[in-house]
Amino acid sequence: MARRAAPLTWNKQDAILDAALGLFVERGFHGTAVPEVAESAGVAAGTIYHYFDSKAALVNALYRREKEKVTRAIHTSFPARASPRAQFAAIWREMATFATDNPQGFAFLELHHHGSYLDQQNLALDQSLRTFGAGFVRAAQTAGVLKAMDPKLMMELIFGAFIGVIRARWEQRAFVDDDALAAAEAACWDAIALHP
Amino acid sequence: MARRAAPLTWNKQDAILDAALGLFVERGFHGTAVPEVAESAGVAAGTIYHYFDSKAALVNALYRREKEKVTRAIHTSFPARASPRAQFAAIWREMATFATDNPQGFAFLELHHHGSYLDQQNLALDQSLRTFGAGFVRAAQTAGVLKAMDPKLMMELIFGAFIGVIRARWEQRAFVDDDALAAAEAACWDAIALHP
Amino acid sequence: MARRAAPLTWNKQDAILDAALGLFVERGFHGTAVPEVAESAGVAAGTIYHYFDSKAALVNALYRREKEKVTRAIHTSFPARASPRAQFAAIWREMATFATDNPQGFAFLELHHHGSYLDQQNLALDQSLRTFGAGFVRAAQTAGVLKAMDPKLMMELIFGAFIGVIRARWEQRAFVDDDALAAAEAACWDAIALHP
Amino acid sequence: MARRAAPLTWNKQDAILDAALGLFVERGFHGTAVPEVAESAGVAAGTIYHYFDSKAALVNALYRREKEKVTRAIHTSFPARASPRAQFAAIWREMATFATDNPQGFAFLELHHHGSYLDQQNLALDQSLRTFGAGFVRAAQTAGVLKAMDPKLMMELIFGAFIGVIRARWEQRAFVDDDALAAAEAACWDAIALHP
DNA sequence: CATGAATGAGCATTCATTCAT
DNA sequence: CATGAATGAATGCTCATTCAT
Repeated sequence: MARRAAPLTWNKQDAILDAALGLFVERGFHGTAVPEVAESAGVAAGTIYHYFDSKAALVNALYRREKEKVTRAIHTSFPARASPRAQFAAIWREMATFATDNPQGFAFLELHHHGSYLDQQNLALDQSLRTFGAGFVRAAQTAGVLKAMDPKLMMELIFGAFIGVIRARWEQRAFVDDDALAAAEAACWDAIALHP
Repeated sequence: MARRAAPLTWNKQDAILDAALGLFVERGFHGTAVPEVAESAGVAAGTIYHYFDSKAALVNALYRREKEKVTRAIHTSFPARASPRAQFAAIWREMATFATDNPQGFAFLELHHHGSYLDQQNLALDQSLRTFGAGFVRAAQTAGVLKAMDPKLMMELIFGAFIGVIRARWEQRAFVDDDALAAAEAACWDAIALHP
Repeated sequence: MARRAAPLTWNKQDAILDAALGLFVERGFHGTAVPEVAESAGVAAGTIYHYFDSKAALVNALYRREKEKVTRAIHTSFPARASPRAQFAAIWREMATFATDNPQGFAFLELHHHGSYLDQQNLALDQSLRTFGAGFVRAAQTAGVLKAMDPKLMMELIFGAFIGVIRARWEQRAFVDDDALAAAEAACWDAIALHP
Repeated sequence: MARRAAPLTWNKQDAILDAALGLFVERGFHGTAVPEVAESAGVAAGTIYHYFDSKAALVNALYRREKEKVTRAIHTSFPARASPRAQFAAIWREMATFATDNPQGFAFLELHHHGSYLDQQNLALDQSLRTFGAGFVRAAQTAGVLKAMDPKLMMELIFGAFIGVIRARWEQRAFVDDDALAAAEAACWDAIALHP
């Protein structure tokens, strides 16, 4: 009759992913041993292999989980009919919220090189977000509010600037509060906006 | 009796560093085995330990060598008496030259996370370049040509944008020639300049 | 309320043994994982441990089941009052029938080394069949129809020859039909018979 | 000037192969752990991987070494111009010598199933010896001294009988001295010879 | 009875490092 | 200086077995 209370809301798969997130951010994929992940997650080493086929499958599942969070946030809140300026602000805001609420997730996604072990699905996921960003740029250029520049490159430039800001905060090289983020956002808009 | 002619200008230490650079960029520090570096450098595994105390010492020596190249280039060519705009252009130009002439060096320095194994000297080296960048910003702000913003943050934002551009080129997500780099530079200036 | 009809004549224990037989023959005892047996038998891994105390107990139960089949067949059909030649033919026929009708069982019993994990009961079972064979040889020698030779050795020689023939068929190195088996039987009789 | 004495005649690769032979015979391939081989050989576990790419490569090297010993002995001493009877005796004698001088090698080669991990070269090696045996049978049949029977099958029958005899000795189920071996040889010849 | 998630010791293999030559 | 065989701790992963349901 009595059910165990603990596992009700607690999920072993998520516990493993959470533990992996912390360790991968701190030491990198190759620098983290599977038994370390297990210990940090409070499960046995073998248990990890009930949920993930391999260490590579684990890192891919983690990447997918985190990338989908940002992707969903950005797509969900994107104001399709608003002005480019407002759209830009919305994208920035969602990314900033993600990076603030989930600093480890952001660090994992953007501060590490995953080149060699990401699977096709994740590469496509990553690509789709970049395509979305470039699409926004292209539309805004067509609307005449952004400079002429390869949309992909413009997107990478702005995204790089955003990462730089968040990284400075993450590595405590700068104090970055909401005002600072707002100032950075304004600066980035100035970088790409057509000035009258 | 006859001495070998080859090692005249050729240096085993550099051969090891060059080999390590290629492998670390491709697979990361933890993903690269010392014997792999040895084989790629054309020396025996034990030889690496004549030149470097450990794998960590090797990666630090490499980081130092590459970071000093950029640092020296920027400091050497910095026009102390020119206008902030010209100084900005000079910094950008030196970084772009480095990234173009030595793409692996740039990728190694900026596209990887070295957090856990860099020594104090390298952390200081990294810091000094950032301090220089922030110093430029502060001076330019004092001169009234840049927006008000935490100089460190402004520097990180611009440097992040630069990395984003170079990374897009490195990962072949955008075609980035000299014109594109110039456009990116102009955009970055617009990001930080005070608009009248 | 309603009971399941399926298990009527179908027995989970036998399903496990059948699955184990196929896998042990194919990959050997140590090369086969218990969960593989479970999956192949269509039961859960834990279920195997309701029927068998351990993997070793499983392989012993299987060995016993198969060995008892041959033993029973040979004993049952042995014509105690017939001539040695007829008795020899009967033994050969029963073994051939077993090997033909149950090739996996024969391969399991005779083509694999079970040295390290067979229990006393199975060792005794194995021994008793050899003793029976040696007994037949001894009686036939007493009757003056077989050569003088250590009965145990003569039995092993003939049994080895039989295994060689069956193995050649199993591993498809020779085409062995009923005629070939009959020729082999005749040759084996010639090997041991006293020639006038 | 002074050389080390130990390694002069002592070879680590052979020490590993010798240790592996003993363990594989006793426990089988899958039942033997690589660290066990290392300990038995008196080397570190990693050392095994300097000499062999994998456990499978080790067992294949061992199989090759042992199989080549028998093959060479049989081919070398085969009296091409002698009578079939003398040739048969020669083959039997070489196999018996091998099995007596190197009982573990024989047990390894013939008493275990190597099906799943032998490489092409070893399969070919095995095949070539069987082909040689079948060739002898065919020639002797042509000479009119052997019964009509599929040569391959006849060879397998005799080889099986030989294995049975040696196995009985190995597992101490019979006392097999030179006289017993000679009697077994005679019996086997009777099995296949055409009786006038 | 039956399940299958969970365990953790054990396995094959790798790799940073040493050292006799 | 340079070598590369040798080491053995550590890694990613497997698997016999248990146990709560």
